[in-house]
Amino acid sequence: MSKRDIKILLVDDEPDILEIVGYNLSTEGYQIVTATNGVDAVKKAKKEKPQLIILDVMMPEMDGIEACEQIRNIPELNETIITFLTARSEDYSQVAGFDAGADDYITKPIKPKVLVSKVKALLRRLKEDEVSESVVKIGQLTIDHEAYKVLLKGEEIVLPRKEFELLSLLSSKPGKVFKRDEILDKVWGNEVVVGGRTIDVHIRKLREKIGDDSFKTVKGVGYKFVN
Amino acid sequence: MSKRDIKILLVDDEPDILEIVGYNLSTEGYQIVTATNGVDAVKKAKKEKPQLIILDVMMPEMDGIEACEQIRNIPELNETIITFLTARSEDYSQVAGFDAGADDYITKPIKPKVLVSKVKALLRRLKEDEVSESVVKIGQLTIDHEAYKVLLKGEEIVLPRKEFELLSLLSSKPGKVFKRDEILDKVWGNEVVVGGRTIDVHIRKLREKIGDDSFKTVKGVGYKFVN
DNA sequence: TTTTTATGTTACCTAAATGTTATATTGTTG
DNA sequence: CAACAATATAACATTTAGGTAACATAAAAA
Repeated sequence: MSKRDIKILLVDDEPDILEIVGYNLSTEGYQIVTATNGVDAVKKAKKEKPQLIILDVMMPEMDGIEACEQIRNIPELNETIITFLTARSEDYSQVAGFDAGADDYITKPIKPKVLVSKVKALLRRLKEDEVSESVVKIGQLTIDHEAYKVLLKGEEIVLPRKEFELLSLLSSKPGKVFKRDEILDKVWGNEVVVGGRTIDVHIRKLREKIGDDSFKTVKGVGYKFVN
Repeated sequence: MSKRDIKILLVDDEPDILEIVGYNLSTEGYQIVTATNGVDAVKKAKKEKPQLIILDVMMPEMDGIEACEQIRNIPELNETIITFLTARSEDYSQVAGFDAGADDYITKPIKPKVLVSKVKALLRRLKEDEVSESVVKIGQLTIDHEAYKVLLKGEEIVLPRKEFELLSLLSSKPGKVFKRDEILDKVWGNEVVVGGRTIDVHIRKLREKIGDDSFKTVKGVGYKFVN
């Protein structure tokens, strides 16, 4: 899962906070959804299914704690990480927060850099659960996602990042044809616009290193990895 | 060890519980074995050698506590994690349970999300034990994570704290690429914000002292410790 | 077949990532 | 509170991944 597939729900009654936090996180490439009160938060959480919810404790309508409890009772959201926003003084809320099912808390005043790195750390946890299988073998190829390393017939091949990611994508479903759009989306990301020959060039490099026959072109569609 | 290789023995006399818990854990990718009483539990534990046993306290034939004690007396199973299932009221069983050799307990009513994350946490502990030898030898290097000491070709090298921690982190999983974010998080802590060249400088110092080839840069990703 | 379109190939350029050194800042210890 | 070590930063150098242009070729359509 890439950053741009990650949705973060931001809940605070102060528009300023929403703005500044939202801005910082969206420049990092995350999708941001906002809500200004607990009721709205629960509704948006249900609808948007964010991977992470940043929840202010003090809010009108329904406070963060209660919102958290309600969200925790939505089965589809049991993978969602919830973190509280709390003024440093009101530390009781930390305790209450954890009871309500929160995973972490962030204290105000918010320092953008701290916030961003905390968010990254939390989401990394999510990712680690996901990628349980880090070494994949396909025929004579061994792809070690943890070591960013590829073995071909036992010999190590070093691949630059994009090449590795491309190989990783294609080999994740051997035989499946990945459309050019799909490749661009998953390897380069939606926001990035690259020229029309970029994929080809990378495919070529992989063919050079791994072998021509492993990568099949499906004209008008895309590429597939074959065994 | 991948999730699929992990076997969990589920023991409860109520089929409903077995069903719901079993379902939730098997969708997570674990192998599930069940038993409906203590006698059967001990038998199955011996045969299947599960990594984790979830054991109801109240059961016919032989209660959970006794089953736990018997299982704890099986030498091959001393690595096995045992956790109790207990109604919130009967908290005496927690104490008795720990006496009997349990590692944790889960209270009824069971919330699938809580259960799953608890199970993950318990198994993570197992995994960490697997990896975290406190003295790691890699080639001519010996790193004693507990004594804070490094030997290179038998000679002791003194490393300042950050350098040691960085080395310690990288060498905890030789071959694994640690992302810059991850390094910052684990060595500096995600509250601290340091400049963009800090990691590099520390890596450089380690390279000076330990040898260039031990630390490999994976551009765009991070660093790894290799042999 | 001719034409069109998609892909292959090569060499080259540049921005981003990392390396390096010197210097500033912080912390510790006697 | 010196004096020293540890750590961070700043400024500059170096490297290389990765993108692009320009042209070649092959497959599909007409």
